[in-house]
Amino acid sequence: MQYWLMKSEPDVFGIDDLKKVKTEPWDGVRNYQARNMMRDQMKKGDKIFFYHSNCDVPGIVGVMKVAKEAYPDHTALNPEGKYYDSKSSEDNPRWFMVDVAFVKKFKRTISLAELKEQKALVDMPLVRKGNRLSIMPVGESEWEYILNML
DNA sequence: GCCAACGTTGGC
DNA sequence: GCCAACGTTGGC
Repeated sequence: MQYWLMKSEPDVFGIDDLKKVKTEPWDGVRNYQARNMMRDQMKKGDKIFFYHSNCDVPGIVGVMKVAKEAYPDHTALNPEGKYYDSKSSEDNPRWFMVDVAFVKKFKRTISLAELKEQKALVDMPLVRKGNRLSIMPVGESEWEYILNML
């Protein structure tokens, strides 16, 4: 079992949206590092922190899990869509996605500011300056530590 | 293969 | 809205 963190802008798709729909294809990832993690490492049942970015209080808001392992992100094939990539094709898909399922929403947001204060978490890419990775692995000890902050 | 220009992310 | 950090693109 591995642990992850995935970012999303709540204005676009937040934890409440996921709670409503239960499962959701995590489409639109257009970063190779993030793609590789989804395609090569994420396994069904892996747990994921849901992180809200670009909002009033950025931070971790809940937990989800991998419901379906990586498959081609078809939004790359739609010329009308905002995730279109002309270099991707049906035969040779460039981008992949996983399906995620809602697990729980925390009673409160564990804010980025709070996470940054934790000495135990200084090695997390999340709290490092300039980090732009939208999907990142979380160590088991970090996972437990963060849950204990609730 | 280098690197400048440009676009995007995301905190503040 | 600003801007730092970083990834991607494209000329050479």
